[in-house]
Amino acid sequence: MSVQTRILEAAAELLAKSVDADVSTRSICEAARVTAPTLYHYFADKESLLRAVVDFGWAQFLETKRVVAAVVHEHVADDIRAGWDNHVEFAQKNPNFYRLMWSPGIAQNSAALREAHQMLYDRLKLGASRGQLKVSPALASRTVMSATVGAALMLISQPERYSDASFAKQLREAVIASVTVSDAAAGKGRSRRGAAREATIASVAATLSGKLESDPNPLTAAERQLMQQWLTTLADSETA
Amino acid sequence: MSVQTRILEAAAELLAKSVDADVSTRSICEAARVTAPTLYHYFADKESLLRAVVDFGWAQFLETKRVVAAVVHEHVADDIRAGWDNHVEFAQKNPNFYRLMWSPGIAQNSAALREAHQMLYDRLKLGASRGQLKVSPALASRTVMSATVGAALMLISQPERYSDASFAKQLREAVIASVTVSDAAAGKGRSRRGAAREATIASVAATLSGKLESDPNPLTAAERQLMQQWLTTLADSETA
DNA sequence: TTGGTGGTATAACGACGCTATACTACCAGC
DNA sequence: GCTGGTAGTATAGCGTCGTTATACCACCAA
Repeated sequence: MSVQTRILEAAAELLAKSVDADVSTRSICEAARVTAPTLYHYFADKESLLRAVVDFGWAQFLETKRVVAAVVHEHVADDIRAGWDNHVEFAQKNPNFYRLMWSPGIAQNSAALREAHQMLYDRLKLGASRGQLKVSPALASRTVMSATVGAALMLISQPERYSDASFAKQLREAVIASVTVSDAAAGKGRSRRGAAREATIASVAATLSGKLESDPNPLTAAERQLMQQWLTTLADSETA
Repeated sequence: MSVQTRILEAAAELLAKSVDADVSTRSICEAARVTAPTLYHYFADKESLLRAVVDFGWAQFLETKRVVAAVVHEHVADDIRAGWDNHVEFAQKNPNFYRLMWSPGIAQNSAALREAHQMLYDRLKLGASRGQLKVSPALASRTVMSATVGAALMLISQPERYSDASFAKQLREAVIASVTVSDAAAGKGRSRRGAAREATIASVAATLSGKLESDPNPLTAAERQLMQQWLTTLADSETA
């Protein structure tokens, strides 16, 4: 393992463990069994080291997702869902890396962000060529990406308020609905509608649970419970 | 002007001018014509000072918006639009403040964020009581807020790619469409609350009936029938 | 006058990012 | 085998940072 890689991995490990998303160059040197001049021989300064660490972590994550990422879905909406879920999963597994992505100086030049955006854009362009987008790929990618980032950031920055991920699904489907044409309109039949139907039913269930708790309510508690149960059954059947 | 305010304003000014969204306590002390122990007499540490600065800036911004913010629109969608635009405007006018809001340690306890969320939630709750929401205020507020934050962050962190704000409008309207009922559906006479619940249940029934007729279907015919019946009961109870 | 309290100044501590300087290991060409 | 150059490392230290121990001063109550 090269010295450079050792520094990179030491920094990544310390960063992941850090509580305040910050690491000292001294502790990195110590962990990598290297002295300061060596670190600065390989990296211009702390900022570019951290940027390299973030890109390194992102690349590693993508590596584990390569098979998943290579799949091109029949409908671009499912590409968006897959990309969204990957993005959010990375953020939740690497909160410090993710927060760092949005620090001034990092966000401007992060290869990870550029790559994430490029991957999304390419998929959307493909979807557009199939007539599955109702706005330009450029507009759609910015819309999807900004919503993804917002959801991911909320999940990791305000876990106490945003622990329930239902809002993320609500937002994801809202964005998808606003930039893609529906399956029906695209004339694609119903084979690929699973995820969309799941989300729809989930939102129906959420809506109902809210409404059903209000009073006066014409249904008994038992009826409400059974109804919720069936909704869950429906939702589950969609994912199978 | 009290010493505390002087420190706060000096810090705010330096922070606004800073390129990397960071300020040294020394420069703050110098600008406020105060020595270090004085600063630490009023603020526990640098982090709580910065948090106070951010909250101070947010409060000042809200002050200038007080008249605008006090307006309650006829439809909650317009409340969402107004809040969204205010939020994004603040971020663009105070990018360093805004970035700071999402630093670890600040985001957790920022009164500004809590207040922004509370304001949004109150409006949505009001809208819900008028039957203008199709999801719970809690879910809607999280959805709207996360999208707002995502848009604002993109605008200030990636200005070269996200300079055109059309994506922000696209996202804003996508979110509004996903959490509110349209004007047409909401304003059909009757008691406002009743009409809204009726509309909600009607849309639920329509959605479900679509789903329920598709095959394969995990629910039995009897279950489907009972469920439809309950939905009808719910709908009827609204008109009574 | 005394004692306490709130606010300020002097001076410094330890940790930080970073670097000037010099040394070693190694490989090229003679 | 010697020489010169380059890549990589070590020693030691610079200046800055956040923070604080200590002490002084102004003021007010008893």
